[in-house]
Amino acid sequence: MATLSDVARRAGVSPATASRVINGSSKPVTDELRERVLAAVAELQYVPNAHAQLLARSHRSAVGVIVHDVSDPYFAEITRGLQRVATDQGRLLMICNSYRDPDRELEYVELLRGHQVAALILAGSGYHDEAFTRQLNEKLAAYEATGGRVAVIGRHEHSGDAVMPDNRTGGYLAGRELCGLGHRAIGVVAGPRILTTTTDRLAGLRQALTEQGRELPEPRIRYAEFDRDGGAEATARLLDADPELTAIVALNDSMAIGALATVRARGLAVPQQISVLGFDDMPIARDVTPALTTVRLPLVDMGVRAMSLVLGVGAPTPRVEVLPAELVRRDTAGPVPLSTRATAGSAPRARRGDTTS
Amino acid sequence: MATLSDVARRAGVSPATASRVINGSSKPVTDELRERVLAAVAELQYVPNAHAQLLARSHRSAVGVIVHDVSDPYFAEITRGLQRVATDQGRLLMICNSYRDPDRELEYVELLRGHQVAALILAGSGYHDEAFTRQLNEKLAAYEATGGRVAVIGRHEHSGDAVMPDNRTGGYLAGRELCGLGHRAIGVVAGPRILTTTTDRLAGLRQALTEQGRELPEPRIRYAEFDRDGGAEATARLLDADPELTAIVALNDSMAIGALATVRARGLAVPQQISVLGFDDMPIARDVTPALTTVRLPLVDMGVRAMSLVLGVGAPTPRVEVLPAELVRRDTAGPVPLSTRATAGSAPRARRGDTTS
DNA sequence: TACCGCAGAGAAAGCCCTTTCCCGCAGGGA
DNA sequence: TCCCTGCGGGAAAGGGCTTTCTCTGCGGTA
Repeated sequence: MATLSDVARRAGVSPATASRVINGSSKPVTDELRERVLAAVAELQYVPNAHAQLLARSHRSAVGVIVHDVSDPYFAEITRGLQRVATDQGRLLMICNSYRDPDRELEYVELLRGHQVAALILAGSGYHDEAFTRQLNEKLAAYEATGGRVAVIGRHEHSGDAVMPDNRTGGYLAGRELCGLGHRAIGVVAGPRILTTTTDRLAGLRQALTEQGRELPEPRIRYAEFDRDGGAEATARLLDADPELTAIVALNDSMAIGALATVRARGLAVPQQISVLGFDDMPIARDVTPALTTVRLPLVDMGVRAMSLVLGVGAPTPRVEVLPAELVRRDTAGPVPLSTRATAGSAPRARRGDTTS
Repeated sequence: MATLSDVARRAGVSPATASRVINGSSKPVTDELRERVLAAVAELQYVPNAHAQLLARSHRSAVGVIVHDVSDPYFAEITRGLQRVATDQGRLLMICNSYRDPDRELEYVELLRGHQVAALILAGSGYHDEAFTRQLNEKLAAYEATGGRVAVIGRHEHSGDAVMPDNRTGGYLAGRELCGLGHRAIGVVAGPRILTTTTDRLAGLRQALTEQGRELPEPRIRYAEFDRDGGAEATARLLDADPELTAIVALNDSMAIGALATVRARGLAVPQQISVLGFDDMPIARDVTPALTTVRLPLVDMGVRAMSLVLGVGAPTPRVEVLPAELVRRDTAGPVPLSTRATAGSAPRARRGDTTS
């Protein structure tokens, strides 16, 4: 691997001059030397050693991002927003997947700190786990003490800058919609209960039902992985226990898609026999059939805000931006089936086939 | 930011000893000093400067990956495979999105080289662009000359290690399937024509049709972006020009989903009035309604192979592994509608509504 | 008792850059 | 003619770490 001094030697100049030419330093260099250096660079296929550069100019520029999984559309959208701002500012992003493993999350904070990132963004749900939360906060505080900036997306545990999707209101909107359509027997396909995202959304949902004099008993909530297969499986358990369910709320769209698959596999018509609601409004939501009724979160915007927060000048006080959730009515939520409206909670099997497509 | 010498000073030892303790060097250190160093590390919240470390031990370990877009399911799957092997081997991955921009691709090769990666993996389609291909090959060759390993996934341009999905056969399988179902008026929703993936798949498709005495005239191929919206738009153009089409082959699943959306928007029943085929078999393919008939590529496996190739010991000769494509029959491809079977190519509007759902 | 060997610790030489500081030289003003 | 200024270039000092080499002091053997 060619080094800067190789280039300098070949060009017959000092490493200092070579460096100046290569980095377009403000210090003037005569055209002749410049040419010679450039020629040497080309001949040797010289590429500066990034680590040496980063070490020499102790000038933090990259931004670290920790998400659960970039290939999950939820995070893909957020990341798109992050990228947009970062690219505008000429910042490099280092993106790490924690795969919802708290330990890995902690490790990545260290790793990114070690890589001298200028800022750190943690996106994704927080955990109901005191010990972990404390540890994370310590690490984050240590990082901030050295001048690093931190922002979180959708997590309560950090006391500094944050952008928070309004999960609770989102859950509330879903609940109110379903109540408005007359549903009483509502099942919930939930993500892991250790995630604050799950409990926040659930809380909003429960509030809406309670206000309408409905209940949400614990057996009507099934917890599973926050993905398609988790949704499919939880829905199956729900339906096995409670065949008279007229609506299912999935706590994210991936789970909703799994729910749809299970429901379809059991020959239930959506929304005629059973309604399904999603959450997040991922791009695919409009493309499934029937198109998914869901609660939209401004994912890209969340990314944009978080990155702006973290790169923003000034802003001495920690800021928390709450971004609103919004109900998107499409085709998977309909009025409660007539046959069950009067007798909700009884007549378990009577419904099947009542309405034909 | 605390440094190693801060730690050493605090522990009352030399930096050398501190380093040895922190990195678990093989050189023995007495327990007492070890404890003191560890305590100092904890108190100072010390994290080694990764750049300094990487610079000091000139020991390349990370692997660079260049894909079009990790959040595209195609690459997400491949990346999953890459990750699996990398994690097993304790390697860090640096993943870069080129967004199908050749210049950006070139830049990333340099960037990753500068970051001293031990190997480089390029995944995604190649380009029909002589100048670019030559430049890329030069850069890759220069990198390999310094001991770097390179593997490509699905690209022809590199002469070394490669894993190639059998795009051509995949296209062939799609064509044969459609011919078997009696289709003659077949439209193609293709990705950018500059991509070799597009042309390979197209070539296989064309071969199948030719063998069956069918034709694939150029106007029946519409090129667009390789994503959902590109597919929707190309399908619209196709249908506008050729309302009598009985089948559409989309050259990837994202486009197929867009095609499905357009077809549905025009009130055509799938597969009764029109068949739609996808390509890749992304996870979502089974969840759309009707479930997508498509050509499966072993995406995760492609990633696993490529990473193994590049990290593999020995293997002096460049190896090319071709991974087979496979037709997955689901619900979007059916026999050609009766009304058109005899009159294919004429009676433009007659078909609509022939079969009712 | 003298010497050898070795364990455990530190000194110092890099790793490859950037950047400050300094130097020589040429040109312009007094 | 002399001095000052300013420009273009190089020397050298880091930046934070790893690792080799060196040194000290101890135990064991002859």
